[in-house]
Amino acid sequence: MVKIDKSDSSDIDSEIGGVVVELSAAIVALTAESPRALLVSLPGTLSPPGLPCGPFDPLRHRTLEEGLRTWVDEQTGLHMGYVEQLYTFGDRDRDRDPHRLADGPRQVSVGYLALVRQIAVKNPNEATWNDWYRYFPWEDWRHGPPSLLDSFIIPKLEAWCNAAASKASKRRRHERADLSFGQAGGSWDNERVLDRYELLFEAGLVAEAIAEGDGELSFSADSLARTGVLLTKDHRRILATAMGRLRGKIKYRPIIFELMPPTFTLFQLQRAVEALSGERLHKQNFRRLVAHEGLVEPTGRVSSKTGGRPAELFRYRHEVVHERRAPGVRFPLKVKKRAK
Amino acid sequence: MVKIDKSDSSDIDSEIGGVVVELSAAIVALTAESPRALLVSLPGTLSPPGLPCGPFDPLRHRTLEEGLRTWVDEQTGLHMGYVEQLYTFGDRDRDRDPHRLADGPRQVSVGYLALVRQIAVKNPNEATWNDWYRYFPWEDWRHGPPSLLDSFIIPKLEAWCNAAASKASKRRRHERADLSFGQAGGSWDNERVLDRYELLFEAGLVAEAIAEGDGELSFSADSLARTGVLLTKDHRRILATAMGRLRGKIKYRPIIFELMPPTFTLFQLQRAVEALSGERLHKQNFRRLVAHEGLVEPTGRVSSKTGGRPAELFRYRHEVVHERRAPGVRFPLKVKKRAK
DNA sequence: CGCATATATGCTCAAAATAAGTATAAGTTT
DNA sequence: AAACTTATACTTATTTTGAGCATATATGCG
Repeated sequence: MVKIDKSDSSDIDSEIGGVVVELSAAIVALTAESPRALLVSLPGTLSPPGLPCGPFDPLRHRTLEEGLRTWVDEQTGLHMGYVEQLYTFGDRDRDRDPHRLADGPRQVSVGYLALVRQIAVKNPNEATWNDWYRYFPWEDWRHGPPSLLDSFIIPKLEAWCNAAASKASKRRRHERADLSFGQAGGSWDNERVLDRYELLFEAGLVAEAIAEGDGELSFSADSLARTGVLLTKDHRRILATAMGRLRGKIKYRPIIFELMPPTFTLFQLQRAVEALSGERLHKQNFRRLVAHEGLVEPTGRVSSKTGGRPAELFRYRHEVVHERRAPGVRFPLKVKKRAK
Repeated sequence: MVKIDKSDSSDIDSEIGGVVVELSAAIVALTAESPRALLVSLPGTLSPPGLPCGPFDPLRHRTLEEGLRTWVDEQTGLHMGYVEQLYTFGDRDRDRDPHRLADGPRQVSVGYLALVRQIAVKNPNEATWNDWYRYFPWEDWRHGPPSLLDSFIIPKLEAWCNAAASKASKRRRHERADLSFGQAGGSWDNERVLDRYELLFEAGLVAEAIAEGDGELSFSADSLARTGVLLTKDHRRILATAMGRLRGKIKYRPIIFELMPPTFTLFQLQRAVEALSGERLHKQNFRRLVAHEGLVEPTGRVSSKTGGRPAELFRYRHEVVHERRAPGVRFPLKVKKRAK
């Protein structure tokens, strides 16, 4: 067990259990059609891959973010541009890597979101870029409502709601499920990624539930493979937090441009927003919102890679930050699509 | 060097410095005209008052939030309703209580925002409610732009910008100051409470700078008293984070009702929003936005405490959470006011 | 009582923003 | 050249806002 060092601050130390602060980064980049997260595998272990991470060491790291950057650099050789803190998790039993021994100091896990443009990584730990919808297949609505919802998630969730012990608990479960998954009149809110993941976790519908050894295990590993790929420890939870935050934040801060090349066409920008938000947007109105509000400016050059009429290339206007209240990419109405 | 764990994490322990995870709560309630934060003083010390707080103990606390609730209950006897995590700070030298010895394990500080209705507290630690604008006098624009800005903050900040060593650093300082304080054409964004506080901290314009013993100390304690009252450790920073979060969140989540009595008039609700946001709003339009969007419903009863025509009493409609996308209190145009 | 004064609430009206689509431009493919 | 692709301009109805005026219903005072 880690003991907290005794030097001073007295009587607390002798009684408090050990804590390790783990720093993890959900590093996101965009390729043409999909948002990707950078994952590393520890060579020679059975553990599933996970986010780049490492313990905070107060002796070496002046700030939490500095510690994170050190670990990421060491594991991937990547220099992160934009970094923002997400959330700090400390739940008992949510910090375990089941392929390791089950004790040791308690982990408090601080998750970060980082955005990068380039994709090249040095590869000491077999870092790879993975479409984030591999881990959250129910979050991609770009081709209509994912069939996984109707064929698996909604019915199983319904069953879980009804399996609650008390009347009151049953009602609470239904309420949460309706809110998160937009059933019962409510509509799908693409920012509630974490709510949905947590609900699936509690209902034993994601593979992490097996690792936890929850009492209510009623699904096979095969069956759980339908709800996406497992990550180590609580890393899928952190990635869910990152997705939700990013989906929310592009609407009022111009952070999407951290992911774009220096120049781009308006349609490329639209595809990027759609990839992150998981929804299709109305093309003409998107262009009106983005162009007429001064978020970008034309460069005069055109790109003829598009296969039709060449599109004008735009660049981000850094000045908007000073001009507008909430300089994000406003979403025009979503375009409706028939089910996939 | 710390190496990534080899299978059972035991070897980390011997090399990593000690960390204490400190949990602190910015507990907010509303009285008629002002938002108040609950502060406690340690009896028999010279330390300034601070937020209710205590170390996270993994042996006793199942989750971080549970640990927080335990400490708050112990120190104030208060039961917190709504609780949300804010941010985790871990900067070296921002965690010190200058009235205690200066070493000991590094503190990582997890801040929370809590909202409560009632005001009564048991008082083992002399808990008191304090108008949060005592600590951030420049944030209250309800009576026009605070004169403190023109008479002190802006000029001193300007001087600090110009005192930067390099040309580039000077430009960066100006840019930050303009953005945070809405100078140079930009407008005041009431959510950037933390940005502004951090800038004042760096510029040595708040009393914490003395405690830190920063190199650039150029102001007397008297002079610094103008920029508000000191709190212990990094608690003013956490309170600033809480203010910013709350100001932002009331716009898209109905959390303001966590602070309201069960029934209230629309004008009381408006005063509450104004108290939190620090701005005056247009009365008729406020009522239209709130009433016509189903956030509240009339009770049929009226209140004649108002001194004019009696106002109808409303109650919050819990159902809106299911109906609307972003069920917060929309702000109508701010009402302009001449300077105080 | 009647009037000044206060607050509450209903209503209007113009301006701006939005959803949804039609029309046209300018390339590539066959 | 015809068919197809994608880009971009423009139209229209509708909704949402900013701003203010008018009316309702209380209180206090001479």
